[in-house]
Amino acid sequence: MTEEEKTTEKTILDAAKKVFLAKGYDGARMQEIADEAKINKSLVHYYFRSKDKLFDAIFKDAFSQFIPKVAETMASDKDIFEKISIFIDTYIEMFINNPHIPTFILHEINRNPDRIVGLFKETKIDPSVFGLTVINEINKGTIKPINPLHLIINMISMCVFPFAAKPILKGFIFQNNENAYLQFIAERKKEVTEFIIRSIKN
Amino acid sequence: MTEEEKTTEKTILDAAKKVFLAKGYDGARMQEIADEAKINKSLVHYYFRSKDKLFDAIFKDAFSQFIPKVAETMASDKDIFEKISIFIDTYIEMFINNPHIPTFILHEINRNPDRIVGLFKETKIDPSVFGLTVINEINKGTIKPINPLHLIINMISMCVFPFAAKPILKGFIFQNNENAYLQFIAERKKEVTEFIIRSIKN
DNA sequence: GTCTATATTGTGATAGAC
DNA sequence: GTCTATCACAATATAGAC
Repeated sequence: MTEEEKTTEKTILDAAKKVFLAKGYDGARMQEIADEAKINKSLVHYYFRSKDKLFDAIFKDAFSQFIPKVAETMASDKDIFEKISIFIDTYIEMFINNPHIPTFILHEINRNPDRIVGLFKETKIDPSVFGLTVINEINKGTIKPINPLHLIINMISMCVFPFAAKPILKGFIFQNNENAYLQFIAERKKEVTEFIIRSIKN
Repeated sequence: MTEEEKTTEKTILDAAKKVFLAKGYDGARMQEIADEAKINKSLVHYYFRSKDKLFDAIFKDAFSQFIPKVAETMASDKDIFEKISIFIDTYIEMFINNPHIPTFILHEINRNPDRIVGLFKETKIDPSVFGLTVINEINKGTIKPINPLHLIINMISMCVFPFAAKPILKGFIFQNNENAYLQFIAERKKEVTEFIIRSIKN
């Protein structure tokens, strides 16, 4: 596959990603995906058989991005505060580049919670890695005693929510000024990191 | 209207709320709402004309709950830390009783961001109330300097996210144990409040 | 592989009897 | 106000020519 010529399959996947992430499964239309890919609607079925199968491909890809890969960061020899800073930065930066992922995943995972079971096996995430690192730091006395699960959920919450609630922030607070909203998001890398570290540092 | 006999209109509204909040506008079916209300499908149209109008009624009601009423709490003569504690408690408690509101609002507001404009006038929320209270406390020296907007977004993030991400938490972390999840949520009232206060207290 | 035409079913909405 | 029957159209999916 040359760089200049995308395969039809990839063209469809890109179009489907755009439509599904913006509208969700129920709101997406096969016709709109075909239009977006500038191909015939039948071709979408030819390549993926059904809306369900096409959606599955998109969902799995998006979900893997939503669940943060803490393992690599946590395994490094940097100190805990730098690890947290890197985690927040990379997570927020990823959402800046994929702003629809939060709402998409949160909605679809609620629409069909059973899907989670199947994703267990595929995502090679070990939830205990972060917890053990935190407990280790507590024992060393670098950070205050805290439940690691609440800590990681706090971190993810503060990264994800401003993207999921973008229309409210942009409309209510920033009078529909996109740049003001983006500025606010950019600030959060530093703000959230400092907010967390102030809370846990000994 | 007696207590024992709900009007048909209210019966429909209750059924519509249940279905819309669980499935969203695109996923909801007029037939399912009628079934849920145990009435004929035509009656739903008779009372509300269209799916859109029925949805609007449900959405406005849910949205007003999602936007926290900070004004009353902030205007009281309690100290800032108690105000924050009350805010977190009431917000989380409200979501315990209405667990579908976060995903519902976040999804629908992204599906149709223009709606926000119309809601501006109806919600009598003054975003500056909280900000002024925070700045006042900073000047008094009770809390550290912090951007009030980032602070309130942090607070709301940590309240909302665990509900929006319930299937992930329940499935990934708590092996589908509903009680373990609810226990975790209950803990958060205290955990989140302490997490915030540790970060800002002087 | 790609197109046109069409089958099939689902869904919001209305007409009209009672 | 409440029901049955039905319309009109939208949407997924497939058949079959090229």
